Amino acid sequence: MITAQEQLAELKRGTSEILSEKDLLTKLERAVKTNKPLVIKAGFDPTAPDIHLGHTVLMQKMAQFQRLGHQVIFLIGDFTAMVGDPSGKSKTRPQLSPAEIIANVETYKKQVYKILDPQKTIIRFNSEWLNAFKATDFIRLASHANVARMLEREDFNRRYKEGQSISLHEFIYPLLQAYDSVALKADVELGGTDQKFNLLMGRELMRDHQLEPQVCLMMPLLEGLDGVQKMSKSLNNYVGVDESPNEIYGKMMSLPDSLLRRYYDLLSARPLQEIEAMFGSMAKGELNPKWVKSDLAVEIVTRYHCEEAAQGARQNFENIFAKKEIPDDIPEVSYPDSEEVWIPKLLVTLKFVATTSEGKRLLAQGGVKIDEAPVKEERLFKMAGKTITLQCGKRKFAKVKF
RNA sequence: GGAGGGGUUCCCGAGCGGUCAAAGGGAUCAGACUGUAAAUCUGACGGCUCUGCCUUCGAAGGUUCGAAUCCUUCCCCCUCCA
Repeated sequence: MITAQEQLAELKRGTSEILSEKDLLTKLERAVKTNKPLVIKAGFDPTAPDIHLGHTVLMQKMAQFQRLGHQVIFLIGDFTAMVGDPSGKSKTRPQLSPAEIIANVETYKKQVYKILDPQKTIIRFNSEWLNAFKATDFIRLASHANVARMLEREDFNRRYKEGQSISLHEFIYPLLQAYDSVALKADVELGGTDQKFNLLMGRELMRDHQLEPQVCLMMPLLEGLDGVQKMSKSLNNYVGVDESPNEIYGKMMSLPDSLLRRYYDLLSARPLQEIEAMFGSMAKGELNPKWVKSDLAVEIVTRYHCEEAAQGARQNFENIFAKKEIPDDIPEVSYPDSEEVWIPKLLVTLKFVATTSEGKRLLAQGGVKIDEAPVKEERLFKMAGKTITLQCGKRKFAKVKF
C-alpha cells in the first residue's frame, strides 16, 4: 500500500469537495498503519439501471479507491427508492417488486463491472436494515433533524420559496440515507455535489450514534449533452455506457464545443499536461475542435467497447456526416405493398417516424431520399420487384425490397 | 376550519365567449451552411390517405348558434390565517 499522503493526492483529483480532507488523511493513515482498508460507501437507486457517463464520474472514483485497496460497498437503495430522493425534482416513484429489483441489480452489475472490479465490490441493500424499522424507530430517527435545517437545504429552500410542494416523507429521505452510513459504519461516502446535504446528515447521525463520522467526498455533476442540465436519462441528454459504439461516438460528437474541456476534465484518463497542450493549440487555431472532440469520443468508446470498435465508429461517422455517404451495413426490409406505395405510411412501418403526419412533414422538408435523391412526391407506383435505398433524415437508412 | 390563487399541447408559459390545434421560449426533428449529430441561420412541431374530418386546454355535467374561456359539482396543487 502506498502512503496515506500519496493516496490522498490521487483521490483528490477531480473532486469538487472533501469534508474534511484532514479527516480523510487521518483515516488513510490509520488504514496504512493497521493495514485495514477503509469502508467506502456509495448509494444507488435501483430504479435507474441505465448507467451513463454522469454516473461514471463517481464510479471511476470508486474504482480508484478499489485500486488503492479499500473496500467499496455498492449500496442499492431499494428501501429508499420507495421514498424518492428529493434532490432535484421528485415525483412519486412506483414501488418495485423484489423480482424487479433483482432484475435491475443484474443490469447494474453488467454495466458497473465495466468500471468496478467485481471481485472487490460488495453489493448491499438498505432494505436489509430498514425493513426491520418500526414506527418508533422512524420517530426516533426523525428527532435527529429539525425543520429549519431541512429548509436551509438549497433544493428544499428553492421549492419552498417557489411555492412547490414538499412532502413530509421527503424530509425523511436524508435521514434514511444517513442511517445507511450508521449501519455500514462507513469511513467515506461518495456522492455528487447535489448529495452534500444527505452526506453531511450521515456525518451528524454517525456522531449521534457514537461512531466516527464519515468523510464526505463529492464529485462534480456532469452536464448533459445539452450543456445546461445535469446528465440524466429522463432529460435525454445522456450517453449510456451500454450503448453501441456508433451511438456513443455520435452522441459525443453532438456535444457543444463549449463543454469539451469540462468533459475532458471529468471523463478523460489522459494526463493533465497532455490535455492542457491540446487545448492550448486549439485556442491558437492549430487544432480543429472536431478532432479534439473525436479523440475523446474514441477514448470513451474504447473504454466501454474496444479500440477497434472506436476506430470503426469514427470511420462510420466520417462517412455518413462528413462525406454524406450511405453506410454499408444498412438493414434490408421487404415491403410487399408494391402497386401504390404511400411514403409516409412506409416510413411509419419502418418505424422511421411515429405518425404519417410526421412522415408527410419530413417529406415536405426534403428529409426523405430515395437512392440518394430527395423525393417530394408522396407516392410511388408499380414498385413490384424493385429495390430502393431509403434515407430518412441524416441517420436512418434502409434498403427496401418490394 | 376560514380567506385567496391556480391546474393549458413533451416541459415552461400566454390566452379568459367566436378570427384557437391555442402566442412566446425550451426540448425535438428537418433543411442550409460547416470543421462535427458543435455554433449559426431557416422551417416544421396533436392525429387522420388531409383543401376536409377527428381528438385536445384537471374530470364530469350545463348555458350558448358557438366554450380553453361563462355556470354547477368533483379531484388535485399552492399561499396566508388558525
